[in-house]
Amino acid sequence: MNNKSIAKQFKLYSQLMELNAENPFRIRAISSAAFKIDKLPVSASKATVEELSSYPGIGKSTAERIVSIIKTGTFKELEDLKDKTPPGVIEMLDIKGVGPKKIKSIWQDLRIESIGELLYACNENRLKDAKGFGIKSQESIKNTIEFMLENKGWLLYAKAEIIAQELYNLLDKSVAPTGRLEYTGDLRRKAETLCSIDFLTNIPLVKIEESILTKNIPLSITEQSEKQILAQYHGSIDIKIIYSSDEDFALNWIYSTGSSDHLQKLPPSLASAESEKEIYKKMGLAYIEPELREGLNEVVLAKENRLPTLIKVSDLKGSLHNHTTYSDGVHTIEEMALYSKEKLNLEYLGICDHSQTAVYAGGLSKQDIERQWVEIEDLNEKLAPFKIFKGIESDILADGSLDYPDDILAKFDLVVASVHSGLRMDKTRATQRLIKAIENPYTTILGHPTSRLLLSRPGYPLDFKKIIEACAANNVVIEINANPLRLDLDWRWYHYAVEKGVLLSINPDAHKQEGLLDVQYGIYVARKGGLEAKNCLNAMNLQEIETFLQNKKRNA
DNA sequence: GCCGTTTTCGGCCCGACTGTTTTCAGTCG
Repeated sequence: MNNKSIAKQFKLYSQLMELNAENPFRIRAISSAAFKIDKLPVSASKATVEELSSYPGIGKSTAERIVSIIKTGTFKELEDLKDKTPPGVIEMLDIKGVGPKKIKSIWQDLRIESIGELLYACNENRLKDAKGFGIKSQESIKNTIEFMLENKGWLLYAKAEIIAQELYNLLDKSVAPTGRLEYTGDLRRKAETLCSIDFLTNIPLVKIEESILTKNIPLSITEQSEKQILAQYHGSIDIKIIYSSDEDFALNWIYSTGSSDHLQKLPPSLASAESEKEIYKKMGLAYIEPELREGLNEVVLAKENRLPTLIKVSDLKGSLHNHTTYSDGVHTIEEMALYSKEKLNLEYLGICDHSQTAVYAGGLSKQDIERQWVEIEDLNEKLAPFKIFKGIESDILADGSLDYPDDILAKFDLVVASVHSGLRMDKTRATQRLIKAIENPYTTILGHPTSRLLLSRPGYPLDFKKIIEACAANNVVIEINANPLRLDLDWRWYHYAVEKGVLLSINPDAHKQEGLLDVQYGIYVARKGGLEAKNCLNAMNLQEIETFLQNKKRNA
């Protein structure tokens, strides 16, 4: 049990308390405890009640409940509140833009107890008459619910990968030694979100079925033929296991991997061969990496033998845009730096904590920044030749300006400019706002351009061409935020960025040491977008990136 | 519920934005 999932239980507890009208100060205390647990520098599951309650914001009773969660998965008061609240009402907590107070009114005044009923009430124009609601909130709740329903059954790649590995291990152990079991479909193409986890196998499906039934594998089979098994993992996630004969394995791997657009662009009659590479060769094409098989322009490039040499994790020489305890991170600058240097063999690390407007995230005041700079300089002496860059993730304010006066901005090594508020602007205003930030001479990198959260919140609409062109004109790098929830800028735009000469930077936006590993998800989408190391800012070595940053500052 | 004492009870309290109001409540990052 990790700190995040413990914290989630406390967050739920605080929301349920609010739904059930408990004391507001107690609610605040619990919700703040949830936040603190998430930011604990140690694993709560290994700590005692005494250790836990020594952290500020965590008292004896919270510490005891943490221990109870670790032992039993929950605690009594939480279960009591769950019993008092209809499950459909608890589900409503996932609707963005609606909090416990509004849900309480939906539940108790309108007697609505599920998301389905709530959507119906919006369609019937009934919500707008309730106290505290109007036409606009009715419309936005309706849109949000529809977005949620569309995404139901979809998974983030990072989550799918974990499930796929678990199933792979379980299934693999139970099959004949000559058997093959491979990832295929969206998973093999590293799609950022997917609704089915697909495998290809040459093992007769009756054998697979047998092991599912006898070896306690958490799959329930919903459909089975000689060609495929459809099943559900823990009753909710779709799994497909496709059978192929040995001799057609490579051919079927191509068929089951490629998107329909990719397959349509291949020559009509494919012939079987030993390997995928040979099959592509027979078609007169160079081997196309699975990530690229999306039907953009990869088939043309393969024909002309001009496919990109796709970037890989080992090309990355450093990591920019990371947080520390100065704002909302879990680990200190030194801890982040040592992890980067020793565990990841990186040459440099950019520290970009939140800026002053982001009060909720502990944004840095002028004094904090000065303190941080001193600490970074000391560490740079100690850890040389490893280098820590002094950066900031500056909020882009509503009018497009950055969050500090020029004299402070000028002293950073790099500035990541990102939007964290005012997420509901229309396309024209949102685009203008970003362009103003891009034109700021101190902006080095445009951070998570749309602020989308995959499967949870669409980003604001943008004129991407204009944004990319503005970055080209102002020598601004665009972030590929590697957090599996973001993956923003979307990979479908990398071609255009590269064409315009814009560099991309694969940034983990890490809030703790292990967060630095998220770059692998950034690499996956970078490869989907056809990115090469030469198009990536943090594939530069230390000397190259120092020169780049100095030139950028000189021009400012 | 947590904290910190004027040591066992009283005070805690992000700000911008949105949409609802007609001066504010709820939500979010």
